[in-house]
Amino acid sequence: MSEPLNSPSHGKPRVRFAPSPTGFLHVGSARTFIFNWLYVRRNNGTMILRLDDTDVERNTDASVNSIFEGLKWLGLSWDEEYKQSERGDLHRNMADAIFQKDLAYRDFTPAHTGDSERSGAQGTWLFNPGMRELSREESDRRAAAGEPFALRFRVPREGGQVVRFTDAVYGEQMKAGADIEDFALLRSGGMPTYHLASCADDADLRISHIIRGQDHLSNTYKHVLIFEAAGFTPPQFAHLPLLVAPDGTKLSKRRHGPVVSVTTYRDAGFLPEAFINFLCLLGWSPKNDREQMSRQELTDAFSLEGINRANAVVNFKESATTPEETFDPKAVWLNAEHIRGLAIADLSQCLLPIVREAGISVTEERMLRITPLIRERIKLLRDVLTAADFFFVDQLPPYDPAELIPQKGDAAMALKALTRAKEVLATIEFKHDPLDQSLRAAAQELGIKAGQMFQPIRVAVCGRKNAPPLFETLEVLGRETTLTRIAQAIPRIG
RNA sequence: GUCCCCGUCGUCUAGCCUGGCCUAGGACAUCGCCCUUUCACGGCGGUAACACGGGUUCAAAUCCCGUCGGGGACGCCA
Repeated sequence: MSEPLNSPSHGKPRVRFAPSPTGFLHVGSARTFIFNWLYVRRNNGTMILRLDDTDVERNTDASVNSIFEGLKWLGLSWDEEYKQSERGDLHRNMADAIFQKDLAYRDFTPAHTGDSERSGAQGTWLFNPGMRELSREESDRRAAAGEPFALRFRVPREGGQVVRFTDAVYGEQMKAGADIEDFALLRSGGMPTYHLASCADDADLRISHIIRGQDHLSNTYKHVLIFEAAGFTPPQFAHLPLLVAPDGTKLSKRRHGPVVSVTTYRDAGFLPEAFINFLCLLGWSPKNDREQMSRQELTDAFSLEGINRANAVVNFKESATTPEETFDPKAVWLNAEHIRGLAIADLSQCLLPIVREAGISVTEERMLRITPLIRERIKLLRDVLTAADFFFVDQLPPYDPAELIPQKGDAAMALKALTRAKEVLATIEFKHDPLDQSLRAAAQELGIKAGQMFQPIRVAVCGRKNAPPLFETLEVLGRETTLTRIAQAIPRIG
């Protein structure tokens, strides 16, 4: 198991998404998954989901569920799945191999030495003094005596040694060993640390490309050291620019609230396709001015070369009151674009559960008729509730009767229009063309403009001025409801 | 503090590697006009950026140096 079996240049890529289940699925993590996914689907590789759950204290099942739930919503699949906590032996074996080569040493310094002591240090922070030089004999003796120790990597520092690697996004990277601390491989209880476990698994799973957030860029030197110490060729690295909040700092739930959780987008009515599209455009560009893209188009266009180096701002507003103002305007726009691109039947299917969960009973057939009237008018799926509200109620909620009065008109005109409309609509066929013709004719007879005829009717049946086109609306509403609402509106004028 | 990364319109970005086609392109947002029975969609147009300072060069957003600004990492967290 010590041959370098992961040669990036040959075969299909194997990539992994390795979240630590300590919270909900974060938009930054989702984006990382998506980039990995795109890369691997583009290159016919294997996507691996690995739960990096070595931090027993902070892991929760709820978090694991949140991750699954989020990925399921996004419709992103993976081919293999592992749990890091079940692979402890593998990790310890690697630690042992490194220790046997004397590339790691035991550190008997008690844990939690006190941060105060450490912070002001000038150079000694690199390792706990004395431990690195401990003779093997003494080290063995103390270990045999049962004294607890952590295992630390012996970072090569002599002769100005440097660690280097090539990042697919950030290019050639190098750092002096003198600037890398002797990081821990094993904790005093024998538990592997993240760095060790991660590298051991990446090697064992034959990961060819590690695509992850840029916050790991400086950790990569340590990882390269581990891979090499254990006799493996490091995989290819590609670090993604970070997603930051409008204040410029890394997105965090602590500071930025629910807008960093994927489920927030789902619940607000984002389409998975649109959300993925949005995330892809943060830190990556197809470089041809295309923006609205399907999953397939993204897959076809994706390449590591298109990834930027500068952090990208997710332009949300915490103080906003409505969902539309809360999210990045571009995300909302993209969502509206994707909604408009959906076939009526498909959009209708997306809308149905939202309407029903709101306690409204509506048939599939009726939803199918309502959908085309609101498709161009909603930006988030949940907008259906406000955009089509008047279709869903028997009794219209109260509205300002002044709305019934048309532009450049008065109460008398409104009354005239509605009264005449009631007569006309009592007999006319409820189809777009007849409706259009007869109502226009009626307006002419009354000597008013078509718009002055339509507005009172629109308000009477919709309860507000801004609504979908009138004739289509009436068609769906039907004669009975229309007449009832007009009859109710007439006495309110005045 | 140490190390690393980054810096084009308010935001996402193209252009930078392979200087001239850049009086810097697109998109969102915003403003205005048009279409129109309202809203929306759509169409047209406007405002708006190469962080700063030095070089190199006939020529720099593009190359070099410095400054400033922002971010990240420095845990027996991941």
